[in-house]
Amino acid sequence: MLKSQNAFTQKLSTYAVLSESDLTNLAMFNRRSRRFQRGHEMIHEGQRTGSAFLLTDGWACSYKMLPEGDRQIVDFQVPGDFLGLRSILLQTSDHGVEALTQIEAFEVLTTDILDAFTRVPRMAAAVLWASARDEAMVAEHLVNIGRRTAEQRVAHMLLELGARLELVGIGDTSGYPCPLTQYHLADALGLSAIHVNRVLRHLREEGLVTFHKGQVIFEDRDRLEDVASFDSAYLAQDRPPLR
Amino acid sequence: MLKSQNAFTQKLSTYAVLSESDLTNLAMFNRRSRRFQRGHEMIHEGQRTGSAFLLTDGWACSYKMLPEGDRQIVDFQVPGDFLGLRSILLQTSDHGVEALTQIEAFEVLTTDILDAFTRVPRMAAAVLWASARDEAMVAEHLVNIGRRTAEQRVAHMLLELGARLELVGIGDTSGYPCPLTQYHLADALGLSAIHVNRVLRHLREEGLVTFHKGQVIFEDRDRLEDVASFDSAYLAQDRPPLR
DNA sequence: CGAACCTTTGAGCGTCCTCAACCTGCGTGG
DNA sequence: CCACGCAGGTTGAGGACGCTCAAAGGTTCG
Repeated sequence: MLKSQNAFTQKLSTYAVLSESDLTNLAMFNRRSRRFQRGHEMIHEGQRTGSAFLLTDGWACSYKMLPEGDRQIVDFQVPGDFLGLRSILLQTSDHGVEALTQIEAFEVLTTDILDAFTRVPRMAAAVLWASARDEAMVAEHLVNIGRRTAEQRVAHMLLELGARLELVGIGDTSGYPCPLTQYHLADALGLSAIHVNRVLRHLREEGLVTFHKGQVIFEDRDRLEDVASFDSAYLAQDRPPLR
Repeated sequence: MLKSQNAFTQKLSTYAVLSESDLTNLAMFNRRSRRFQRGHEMIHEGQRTGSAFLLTDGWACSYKMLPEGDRQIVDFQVPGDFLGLRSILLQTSDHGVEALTQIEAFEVLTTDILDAFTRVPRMAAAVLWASARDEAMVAEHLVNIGRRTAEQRVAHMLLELGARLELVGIGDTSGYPCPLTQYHLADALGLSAIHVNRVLRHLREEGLVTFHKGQVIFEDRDRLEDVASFDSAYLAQDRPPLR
């Protein structure tokens, strides 16, 4: 469904009901579908950005680098997620975004988005809501890193990704395809890749979840959620605030 | 200045230029000034919220609780900051907000904010921008906790708060009044209060900064910024994206 | 077939935690 | 007016969690 030509308006529709005239207005957007290769740096940290993206296929991650060369991944983006929304609002991006797989995305120009706020006020609310959800996820990551053990962090992240993918029809309760490496998990969770490896082994030995060959498989989801004290409320995608 | 009756419109003006008619529209808002006592829980986690606040005096913090009773402070709010903006967008708050001092704040009703998006489109952009800045700060906290040592974290937090307060005319380059306890710092930085204490002692002994009796004093700000690899770019409050 | 990337395992160590105790300042009530 | 309680700060001792360094096996892709 997300691959359809109007993925953009469809995405916005999940956040706010758009009228016929809203849609006409949005149709004036300069949008183009773009592809990126795995490893491509789609948005550069510290650089002015002229466009955001709506991911239609593939995975990306947003991250910040430290002077010592360490990396902190702030969030992963999966199909249906916006990408670089914050960058265009702040004008220069405070983070980088890298394609983790081959990617298909709609490019949306900053100028169009800002203009649309005056022409399609409901769209502002929709974008704002998307932005609020992003922030909620980052806040949950903060809790994850700040107050949970390595095992809980890994479990929580695997569950979050599963829940988010399920919302867009990828994977199911038993698992999902996952292109991340243990290094990615480490950079997202504030751990070393080596320790992530040990934790994954332990989770596997406990019969909770396996992370292997690009596939996450939940062996015992209930117990895993228990270990991670996972509550998917912060991912809520329903009940938009505007009619 | 923030204590003036129109602190709300003044705040919005820092994000977008508002016309005369914009201001007339905003004047229709149901706003009222409210006071809260230290320790009061202004917004409850998991509860539907009908209003947000603009802090005009005092400090607050937004946080999330874990089932084990641990707390993760997501951000501190100082005068001039919005409070609960994300809560009203998501309808039910994913975090709690507590008054750390006696507080004065303008209450803004959710319905007014959402209505205003259609009547004053520029306001949507302004709110969105404020929200993006919030998210940028949370992301920086994530980096702080995820990839920096305890000493760097403490140094970074003290510098961030100083920079933010300076933007609203509180304190100066040499220091600022700070009502936080070491427990607050610990909960914000993912550390134990005891370790925060040791780190503060070390920073003091190194002649970098002192944290004592509600006062933060920078003894050697340059070296402190160096230790924390602090770069205030993410706090940028200038250059709003809309004329 | 080699090279790059990813995963796995071991050993040793350091940061930061927990538990425990004591101190200080301050507000409250007997 | 002093006694007490309590919040916040300080210090010590011991231990655990997660890191670094090191090395080797597995996979994938040009």
